[in-house]
This record gives sequence, structure tokens and C-alpha cells, in this order.
Amino acid sequence: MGSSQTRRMPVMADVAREAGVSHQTVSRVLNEHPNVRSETRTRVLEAIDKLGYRRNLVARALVTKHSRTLGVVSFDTTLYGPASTVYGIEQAARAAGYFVSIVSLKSIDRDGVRDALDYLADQGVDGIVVVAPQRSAAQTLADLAPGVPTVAVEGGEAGDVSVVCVDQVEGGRLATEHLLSLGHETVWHVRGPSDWLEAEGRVAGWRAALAQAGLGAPEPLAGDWSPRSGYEAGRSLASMAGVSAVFVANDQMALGVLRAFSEQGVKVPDQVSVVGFDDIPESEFFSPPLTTIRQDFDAVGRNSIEVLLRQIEGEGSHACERLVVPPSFVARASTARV
Amino acid sequence: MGSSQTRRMPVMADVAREAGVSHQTVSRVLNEHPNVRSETRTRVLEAIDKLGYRRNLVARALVTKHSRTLGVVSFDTTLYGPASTVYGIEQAARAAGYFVSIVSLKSIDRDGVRDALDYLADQGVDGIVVVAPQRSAAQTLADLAPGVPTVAVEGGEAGDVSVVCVDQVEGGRLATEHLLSLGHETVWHVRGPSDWLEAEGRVAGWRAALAQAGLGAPEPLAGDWSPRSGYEAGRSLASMAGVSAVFVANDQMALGVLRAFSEQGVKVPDQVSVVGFDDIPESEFFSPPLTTIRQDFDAVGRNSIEVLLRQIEGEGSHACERLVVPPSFVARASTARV
DNA sequence: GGACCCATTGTTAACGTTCACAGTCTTCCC
DNA sequence: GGGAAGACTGTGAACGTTAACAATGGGTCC
Repeated sequence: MGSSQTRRMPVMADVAREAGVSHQTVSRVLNEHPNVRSETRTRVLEAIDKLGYRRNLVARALVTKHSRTLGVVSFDTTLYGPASTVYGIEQAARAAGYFVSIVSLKSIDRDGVRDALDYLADQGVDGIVVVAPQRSAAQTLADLAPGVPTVAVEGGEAGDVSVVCVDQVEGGRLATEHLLSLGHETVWHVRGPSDWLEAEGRVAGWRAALAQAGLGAPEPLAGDWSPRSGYEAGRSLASMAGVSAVFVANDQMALGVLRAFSEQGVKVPDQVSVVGFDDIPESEFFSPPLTTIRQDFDAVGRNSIEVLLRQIEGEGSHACERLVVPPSFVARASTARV
Repeated sequence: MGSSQTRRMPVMADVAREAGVSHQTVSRVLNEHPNVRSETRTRVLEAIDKLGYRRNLVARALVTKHSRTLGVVSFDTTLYGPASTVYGIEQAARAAGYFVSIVSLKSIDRDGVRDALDYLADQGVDGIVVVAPQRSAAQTLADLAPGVPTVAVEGGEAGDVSVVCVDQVEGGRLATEHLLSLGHETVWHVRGPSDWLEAEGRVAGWRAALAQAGLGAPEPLAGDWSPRSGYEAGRSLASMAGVSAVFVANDQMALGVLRAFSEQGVKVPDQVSVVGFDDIPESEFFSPPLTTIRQDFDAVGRNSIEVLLRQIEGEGSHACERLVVPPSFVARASTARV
């Protein structure tokens, strides 16, 4: 009894002995090979159960060269967008029988991405998803062209890697067109950091919608996604004349804008209409509830795993895919007819 | 040239041949064994560089029985708290040279936790961190007493596993004492789901502070952490007489409460003071900016890895640790003297 | 009834590392 | 100068699985 703690884990050979077969037959049962007599199978399964045997996946990986592990590289998983995407990825991967190994970067410089990729490659992952919304990360990825199948999420114009993303331009357009349709003369924009592809896309959509309405675009205000930067942009906007509609590039900054307006006595939506982007769970309860553009992060995560698995399992065909998920418009109380 | 793509990855034996030594010497160089002549070392390193050799960690793991991978089991990494904790864990683990394999559960039933643990054990992780704020998860963990070193984050009164957590009772006390010190007659509470240890702790702190002031506790309102549940609790509170101070168990619900009050024309903090919990990045920009209790999730993540590594590396001593991180009070504009 | 096919099982050899042990060659001390 | 200690290196055998091939036995088809 005292030594039962120390007794080593049973291996395939132990099961084989117990069941009176060869270890290879045990392997066949475990891998659901068709040609095993059902009586034999039963005997093996009983032995497995009796001994509490669990297959050693490391040994398996050594010989098959497949670890059934996927790597995820992401920037700051504290943010709602990346967190939700990674969550979707993890769910989909596990459903497909893959483990998920994650690397969160605090800054997205070229070396950081390269290191993360090397790190995961060392671990022997079968594929990698890079949640890389910055231009620099996408660029690095294209340059690296790693030996492992890779998918970029929000990865810009694909060089040699597959991409899954939300149609940011369309999102920017939806937001802007909504505001214009309410009769606003023009739409101001609080944008995200210039290195971010998502920020660029939303700016482009906003510009396009204005152009289509025959309007020029005012100078966008720069933010960094944080509520604070939105707050500062909001103070600027509050002090300007003729601002009646603002499209803010994410909900967190929109919160800051709303706060600044509230402090300055600017009524939303009576005096100014505001549209955000992302539809974070909080948006519905802002004051006022925020009209916004919803991104289906879950779908993005799921799709990226689908694309990646296609790439892993159908080795030959490098049909570098590009999958675009449409955004949707969510009407709430922060916008009103002029 | 055509076959250079197909050329297999070099292995230790290739490096050995190139450098004119045995594979074991290569291994020694890689593992920084002291007894290698520096000239030999140089020769080996050059060979490694020339061939672009990378050590196969799977083979290494097979023989050493250590994968240098840590498993993380977490509930809904979309929430700010778990996401931040996992982020801290990942950073600390990587700094210590460990990979992180993650499993996000959508529900925390007994089977879910057990499956996740089994799943990670199969993968051969060296240790596991369970971010398990629910009583049921903590209980399961204690029962399972797995073969792998394990740390529970927010895991309640430790049975047989180490625990790292924030002092929730102290947090609840801080919030309540602050409100009482402003002269409020009593403090109402919107609590979290009853299965959550964090919710229980905050309730306990609130009760304790009221008791210390010689006050009985009114019936707490039940929420589920979501802004919507806070909103509903807020509507109830707004319709009640004599409510002048509310301690809400997290910031998201506090947002809902603020929204409900605003709709009902209840002024915060003039008529009612509100305190939240967590200090999410948005809180500072609520209307009004939210007074709250800050949890240092980053420290929790770092500490849990420290405890886990101590447990992994110092095999023998099962000194089941319990590490408590203090919360801190953050004063903003949602509370005022009565 | 002989050739052949297929289902079922076993045997042996990888996979790429580290561990245990056995050398060989210095060096140093009495 | 003999011996021991230590530095350095090599040899063979694990680790636990799957892959490749061989072997057995029963059935089918002409």
C-alpha cells in the first residue's frame, strides 16, 4: 500500500500483458483501427480501464510528428476584442481535438512576433493563429513565411498567409451612413492608432461614406483605443462649433467621449449623435446606451480555426484563403435625427 | 535546389557529425553542462548555426518527463477579471521559460473541471493553475487531488491545494466602511451569483462592516455580474424608499445600476452613493466616474505562477501555500457625504 | 483444390532526445 | 614515478508510442 503512490504509470505494454495481446493491438484499439475483433477490443478496453491507463501524448507526438497543439499569438488579451477572439479560437480548437498554447505580447514589434513564432515552432505546434491587428505584425508575418501553417486574424492584405477578418471598411461605412441618414451635415471621427489595420479600415469606410454623399472629411481626431484618449478627443469636440455627429472607432473611446460631453453639458443625442464600434457588453448600459457596430468575434475565432485546420489537414493545396466576416449595425439611444 | 524544401530538419546526430563530436556532446552544449572544452563548444555552436538546428522539445520531454508546459483552466476569459489574471499568468510563465496551454470553460460544472484537468494531464503539463472562482470548481479541485502540482486562483479555503486570491472580505469591508464614513444610515448591496466565492466574500465583508457599526444588513439584491442584472437591481433600488448608499459587487453591474438610476432621475452621488468592485479600465469614465475597489489581477497571476513553480521545482515539500493579495480603495465621483 | 484476398494479430524498427556508465587524457601531489 | 582525482568525451540503452512489414487463418471463386 505504501508504495502504491510510487508505482509508475502503466504503459501500453502493461495493458497488452493484462489483455493478453501485443502492444500494437492496444495501439490499434486506441486509434480506432477498423481491423480489430470486437471481442479483442473489449478485452483491451477492460484492461485499460482496470489499470487506469492513459496514453502518453508526448511519445505519440514524437513518432507522428503531430502534437495536436495549435499556437496563438495575440496582442494584449486584456482588451475585449482580442480576448473574445482568442476565446472563440480556443473553443473551436478544443472542439476539433486540438490543444491551444498561447503567447500574449505586450508590444508588437517585429522581434516580438518573430520570437513568439519561433517559440511556438520549437514547441512543435501544428499550426499558428496570429491575432495581429497591427500593420507591423502583419508585415512581419508575411516576411517570415514560417514552416508551419499560419492564419492571420485581422491581418490586412494577405501576402502569403491566410487571413480572417471583419470588414472594417464596411463597418465604418455603416456607422457613417447611419449618421448621415439622420440628416447630419457631416460626421466627425475619433480614430484608433495609425499602426492598426482596424483603425485604418474604419477611417477608410468613414471617408468613403462621406465621399459618396459628396462631402469632404474633416480632420480625424487621434486616439489610442483607451477611454482616456476618447475623453480627451471629446473635450476637443465639445469646444468646437458645428459638431453634431461623431463616429468613434471603438466603444471604450466612445465612453470617454460621452463622459466629456456630459461634463461639458453637451447632450447626447439631443445636441450630438455618437456611434461606437465593437459592441462590448457594457455599451448597452452607457448613458445613453450606445449605438454601435457589432463585430462577431466568436465567428472570427471559429473561422480562423477552420481555415487553419484546412491548411493543416489538406497539406498539399496552399490555397491561401481570405475570409471576411461582415459587421452589423446596432441601433441604440446615442443617435438621433438632427 | 528543388529538394531543399523537402530536406528534413537536422537532428542532433547531424550536428554531431558536422562538428566531429558525439551526439552526447552536442546535448551537453545545449544543456550548458560545465564539462565541455570551450573550443569544442564553439565548434558545436558553429555547426548548430550552420545547419540551422533546433532542438526537438517533444523528444526531450519524452525522456525528461517534463514538458515545460503549464496548464491554465479558466472560466470565461472574456470577462475582465479572468482575462487579466490569465494574462498575468502567461507573462510570468513565459518569463520563467514555460509554455502555457489554456482551456476556457463556458460553464463550471464538476465534469467540466474534471475533463479540463484530465485533458491537460494527458498533454503532460508540469503544473496547472485553475482560475476557479466558483465554489463548485474549488470543491472539485480539492476532491480530485490530481497527480500534477496545482494552484487555485480565488479558490476558497484550501483543502489540499495551494491558493492565491484577493482578500474579497477586506474589499467588501473597505467599500462599506467608506460609505458609512460618509454618514449613510445603512448600505445596500447588489451581490454576485451565490456559487461564486468572490461574491460570498464581498457579502461577508459588507455584513461585517455593517455589524461593526452596530447595523443590521438589509436583504442583498441578486445579480449575475452582467450589466443587465445590475440594471434590474438598480430599478428595484430606485423604487425603494430610504436607499442612499449601494455597494455593487462588480463594476459592470454598477454600470447597470448607474444607468437605471439615471433613467429614473435618481442623481448619483447627490441622492445615492454607489461603490463598485474591480476597477475595470472603463470605470473612471462612467457617469459619474465610479468609486471602486481595485484588484491587482496582475499580481495574482504572477504570484500563482511563483507558488506553482515552487511546488514543481521543490518536489518534496508540499507546503500547501495560501497567498492573499490585498485590494485597494479607489475614490472617484460616485460617492458623496449624505 | 489451389490461388488469392482480407481480416486479424504480432514483430521489429524507428522517432530524437537524455541518462548512466565507461572510457581516455591531464594534472598534481607525495 | 605511481596513483588518484578530475576534466572531457563517447557508447549504448532507455523513454512510450506508431509505422512497416510479416505471419496466420479462414473464406471465396473458378
